[in-house]
This record gives sequence, structure tokens and C-alpha cells, in this order.
Amino acid sequence: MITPKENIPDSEHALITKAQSLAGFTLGEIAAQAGIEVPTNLLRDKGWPGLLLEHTLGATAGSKPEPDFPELGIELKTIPINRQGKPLETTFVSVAPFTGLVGVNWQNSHVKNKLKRVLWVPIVAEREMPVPDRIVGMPFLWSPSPEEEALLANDWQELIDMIVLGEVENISGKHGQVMQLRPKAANSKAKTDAFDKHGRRFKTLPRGFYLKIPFTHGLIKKYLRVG
DNA sequence: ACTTGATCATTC
DNA sequence: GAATGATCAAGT
Repeated sequence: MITPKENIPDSEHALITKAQSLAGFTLGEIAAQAGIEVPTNLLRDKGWPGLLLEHTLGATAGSKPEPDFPELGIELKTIPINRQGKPLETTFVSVAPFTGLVGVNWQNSHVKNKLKRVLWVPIVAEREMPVPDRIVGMPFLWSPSPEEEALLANDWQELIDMIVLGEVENISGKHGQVMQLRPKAANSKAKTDAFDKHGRRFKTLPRGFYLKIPFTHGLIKKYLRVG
């Protein structure tokens, strides 16, 4: 069980510095210092690395619709990588809206706002590595470059267009160059409201936007070179 | 090997 | 059910 902590960073620099001071430490070491138990595997604790880092860095705990560090406007994201620095998984961004889309555009979208400023914390987490032995890499703060934002905006528009046209069910993970739409639910029976191509309301599987691996890999390579 | 689709815990 | 945190594992 991970509970909120009170050492909230007072500045962006303090946050980055603290995050970077964790580089090289294992999840086991960080958890031990926090007095937190490490799960044997992540089968039933899929969000555990993220919660551990949130706790350690003093992020606001809980499921609030705001950044992890509200005063700083920074979102925290852990990302599993292999020893070469390549992400092992796509990165969840936010749930996709299927209704209430009138007036929604890229500029006021949840995706753009979520990705405005992200503190990425890579974790060398190859499957065969025991969870406590997984190692924190060098964290870095990222904001989308104009080029990156254009790619994201293009994909967002393509996917939202399909949703607006009532083609939610025809969207697969193959759509999108750098960002895809995939299931995001407790299970395949979960349902949420959407509209079909005739404008009729119906129930469908909730989905979320995910950043594809080549995109996040690019961010890591870029920030590794530059520092 | 890699991606897409499915799933797990917790809180509100 | 929806939002937070993601990874698992079947399919290609």
C-alpha cells in the first residue's frame, strides 16, 4: 500500500534534481527507503512503479483530473525500457472522449494538456529482471517540439474524426503514426456511451490514447544525447 | 519479435 | 463507471 507523502517539491528544478538523484538506484532500494513492500511481479500491481515514483517525488496521490504536480503543471510518467533505452510498452495518455465532442479541438484537448510538460522517468525493466532489481534511468523533463506536437495533433484529429463520424468500432491500434487508440478498461465487458454512424447512442468499450513506442523511443534518444 | 487487444488495483 | 497508475499476454 502506497500512501501520500508530504515532501512536495517547491520548484521545477527541485523536482528534476530529486528525480535525477534517483538514477541508478533500483526499485527495491527506493521502495526500502520509503518503507514500501515490493510486489513479486506486476501481474496484480501494474501501476506499482508509477505509484512508487509518485510517492518518492511527492506527487499528489489519488485519481484527480489534474497534473501530478499541479503547482508546476508537470505530469509524471514512468516508462519501462530495455538496456538499450528502448521502451518496452506504449504509454497511456488519457481516456478518449466519445461524447461531448462539440467544440473540442486539439488546442483544448485533454491529450495536448496532459503532454504539455512531462517528467519522464525511464526504468530499465526487462521482463526477466526481478521487480526489485529494476533500475531507474535518467529522468528528463519534456515538452513537445513543434514537430512532435504536429504529429500528435494529426493523429488526435484523425482519431477524433473517426469517433465523431461514429466509427469508433472501426478504430484499431494500427491507426495513428505516433499515437493510437486502444482499450482502456477493467475488462472487455466494460461499457461507455458513444454514437454510431447514424447518430444513435450505444454502448462500447472505453478506449484511451497511447503513445507508440517509436515516438517515446525518439524522446529518450533525443534527451540522452543532449542531456 | 512486436503489436494489438485485454486486463489489474485503487479511489471517488 | 470513470479516472488515476500501467503491464500482461494472445495474436500476427
